[in-house]
Amino acid sequence: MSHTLQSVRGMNDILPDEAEFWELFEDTVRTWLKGYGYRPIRMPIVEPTPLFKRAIGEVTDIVEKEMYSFEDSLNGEQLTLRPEGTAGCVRAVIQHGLANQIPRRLYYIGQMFRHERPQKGRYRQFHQVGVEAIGFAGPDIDAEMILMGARLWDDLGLDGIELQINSLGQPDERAQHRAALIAYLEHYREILDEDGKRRLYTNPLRILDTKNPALQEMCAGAPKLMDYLGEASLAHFEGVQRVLRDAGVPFTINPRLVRGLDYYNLTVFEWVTDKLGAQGTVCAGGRYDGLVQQLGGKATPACGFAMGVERLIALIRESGGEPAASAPEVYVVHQGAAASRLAFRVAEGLRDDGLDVLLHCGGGAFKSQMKKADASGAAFAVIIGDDEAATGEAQLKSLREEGVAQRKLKVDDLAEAIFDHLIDSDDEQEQG
RNA sequence: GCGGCAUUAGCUCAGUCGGUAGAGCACUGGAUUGUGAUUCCAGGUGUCACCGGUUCGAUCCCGGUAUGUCGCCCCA
Repeated sequence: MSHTLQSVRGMNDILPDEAEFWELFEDTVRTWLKGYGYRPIRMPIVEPTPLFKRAIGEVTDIVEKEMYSFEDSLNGEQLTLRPEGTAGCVRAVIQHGLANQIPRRLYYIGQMFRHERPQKGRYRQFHQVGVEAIGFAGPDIDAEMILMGARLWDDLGLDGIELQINSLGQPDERAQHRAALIAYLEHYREILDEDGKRRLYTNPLRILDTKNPALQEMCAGAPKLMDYLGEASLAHFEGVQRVLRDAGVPFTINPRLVRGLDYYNLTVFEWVTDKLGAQGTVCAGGRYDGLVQQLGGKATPACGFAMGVERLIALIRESGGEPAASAPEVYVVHQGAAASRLAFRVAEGLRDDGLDVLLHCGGGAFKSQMKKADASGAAFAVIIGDDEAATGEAQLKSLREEGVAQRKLKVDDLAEAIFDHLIDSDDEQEQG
């Protein structure tokens, strides 16, 4: 195998066995989204670089070191492969005035790009299902979005995905807390480890997440964001929790849950599993009331979340999920010039009747054609040689049933005979 | 971006204390005329990831690179 041409690091081919599994997953997801009134939207994969800088935040890891940014050599535009979907979605909503229209519950499924070091569950090209609700201010939509997650895990047959929620409050509340927290941490500057010193002014909340036992006591006494939330913020958070309790969805409040993107406020949440190693978050989101205005639209509250498709698929696999084998119903075997012409007619005719048909192409002995028919997983082989071609007939052979004799039928009678067999075997399965 | 471990056939993996390599599955052809999944026989199964160094000689030892993987950082 030549190694001069291979896929870019962290960007993977999804081969047919896997891709069929993805399609099943996407079918489930689309059905689920439709059940909540969400409508699809498809944005470009490339957006102007400033969009992401403004939406995500200049000092975030994503913008500082993970974006695939480049200059369009033809016109000098600064462009970026989207590292997440919300910014582009909000841009599209503003550009087309969707906030004033009915479809304000939107979803998309597609590739995202982040230049990180790849490992299991983290890739440079990965896929997200993004769900956005534009123009909703109350805690009801936040709660509904969380409930949606619980239902999807059920639809996918997953369990053990735990819900964590938190409230970031409003930007001014968060800023006050941040200032108090930094002031508090500065008193302990000497005992901070290297990580802590580095994060003191970039991401002080993360310091409280440290696994260093020497810092635990200091962390316990740090100012808590919840104490800085105003009445309205607390009421919003309580509103979300009330719906969750009414619906019987268990959750834990994680005061250290912060999102990596600057645009979040109030409710944030994550669905987490311990079965995927270091990449345990399969779904995360929150409220972003300021983003629409920040990107040039009129002030519009909004809320959304994204799921990592690779991670969820891995989790389904971990739970024993296997794709259903994809097989045609009929494989058409033929040999000889006249038989080949009839075979095309037969195959197209059976497809007219709604059957999935694999027509053998490429010639070869009957024997090898039969091997391929078997390997295809087809329930029936239709066999056409010169004898059959001469009389407008074909042999119908069951490949999956024992003791069923091969029959010679007029080609026009094939479909009916096949359907009879398929119905019979369905009945047997139901009775069994 | 940092550290640990790994890379042998299309796939899953053996192996050589340094003397240019194996198994199973899959694949191809054959076992009297035109019939699969069971059997039998024959056969590609490969720069032993790539580049360089040590050596008479490297798939094996050493260095670098690439890719994967685990953890850190961060995130879906």
